[in-house]
Amino acid sequence: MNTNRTVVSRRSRPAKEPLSHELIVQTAYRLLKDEGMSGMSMRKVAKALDTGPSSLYVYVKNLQELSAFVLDHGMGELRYPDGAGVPWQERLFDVLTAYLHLLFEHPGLAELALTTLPMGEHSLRLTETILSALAEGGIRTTAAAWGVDLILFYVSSVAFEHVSWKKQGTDQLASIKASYQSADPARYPQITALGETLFSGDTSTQDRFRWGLQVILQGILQTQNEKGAEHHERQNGS
Amino acid sequence: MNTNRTVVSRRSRPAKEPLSHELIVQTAYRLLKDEGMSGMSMRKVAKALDTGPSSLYVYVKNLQELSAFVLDHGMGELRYPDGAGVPWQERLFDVLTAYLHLLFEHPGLAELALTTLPMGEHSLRLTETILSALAEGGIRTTAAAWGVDLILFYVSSVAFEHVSWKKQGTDQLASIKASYQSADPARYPQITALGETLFSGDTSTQDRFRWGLQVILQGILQTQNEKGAEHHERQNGS
DNA sequence: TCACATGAACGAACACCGTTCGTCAATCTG
DNA sequence: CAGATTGACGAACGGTGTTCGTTCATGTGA
Repeated sequence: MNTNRTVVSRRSRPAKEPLSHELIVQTAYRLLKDEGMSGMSMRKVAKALDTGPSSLYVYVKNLQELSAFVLDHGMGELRYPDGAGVPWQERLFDVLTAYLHLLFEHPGLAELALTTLPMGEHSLRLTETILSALAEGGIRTTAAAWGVDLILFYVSSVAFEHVSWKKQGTDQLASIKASYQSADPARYPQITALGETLFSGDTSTQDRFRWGLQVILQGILQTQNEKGAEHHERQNGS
Repeated sequence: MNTNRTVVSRRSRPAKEPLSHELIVQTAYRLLKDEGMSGMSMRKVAKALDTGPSSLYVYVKNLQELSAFVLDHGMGELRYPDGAGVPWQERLFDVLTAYLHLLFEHPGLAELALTTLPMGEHSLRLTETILSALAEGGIRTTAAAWGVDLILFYVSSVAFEHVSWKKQGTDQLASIKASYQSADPARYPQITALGETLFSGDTSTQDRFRWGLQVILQGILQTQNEKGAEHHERQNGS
């Protein structure tokens, strides 16, 4: 029963597709969506493809690289809003909101986005879209390059914080909250004064996201102008 | 040889301190510093303390909680610059630069900072320091609460990106670079136009860090004023 | 003084993980 | 038709976090 084991296996699953880069990435993405980040292990992907883990290493260098491809694959699900006739800031906000929602829908993707730089054309498209909006706003060269990085990191971090709070669900979070709220008012007056406000992030995610984006965009515009005027950025009082 | 095993063990290591929360955190932090994030596993910490992994669970709920304590412990090494007579923006920049350098020195800490919210008094102190600088700049309430979050996340992300690029050293990075630089100019004109500029982050870390901070601060000030105007309650003392 | 209760310490095990190695079999090449 | 190539894969290595049941030293009450 061992000599023709492979043949039997093939016979029992004749429709089994041959392994490929695409198939592996798709399967990994499905697992990531269904079971979160811990569902996307080499072994589980292999099992889902009815093979052993070592088979994957022909098409993918390691887990990190697979993650990069999966992240990009996920970005392929992003539906770009119609930006015709929309001012650049609004357009940027719309596409980033769509991206944020995508990360919200698939928490595993949010975790990935924070620690992995995607590999593939879909991430290129998102970058290009952001850059072109920035360019329309007069933001170019270094400011644009650093800006797109800052913006993408911002979206990822908001998404990650969101799903992270959901996941460890009032577990760790409660004790951290407690330690902030029972802080010695003498030593930590500012923290004490803020009180609940420090944790208002989860309740008003929408407002907060918009605020952060506004901050970054306004900041880039402002800082860019300063740089154009003079090179030393330290501003003395008078 | 089994009946008095413990006694013998105690005799051979008479100076062995009893386990405690503090001792565990200190040991974990030392391992994190010496061997990076993968050096701080429950098993390795236990081995360093000459015990088994299960012993740690008396003082620490799980690895995530230990990480939160270790991160805070590391923040205790932050040396706060003397801020007397220094304008608030400069003061903020100085303390955040010190924090960034701390994260640079201990790459494991940077990895932790991105995915873990610290538990302990040292993180309280840093938050308080930032909040008080912001307050001096007229940034309060919601803007301050969201701002401190944004700022800390920014520092962590810069540090993480820095150590992350160092670690996977031109491995994945090279192919990502290549895919950006060989992007179809017709479809991705902005990316093509930027060229090398997109990857200028690692060479000019200092400038970039300062730029990002400037962006965030200017952005908060600007955005706050807008909101203040809407709500008819301007309170900036200019 | 002595029995008991408490809880820290711990060994072993469970169910995983990423990755490597050697081998088999099918396909393509000459 | 022989040989080289290469996808596929089983097995194993050396880890991982966490749980469970037990031992044993210590402090407490009788």
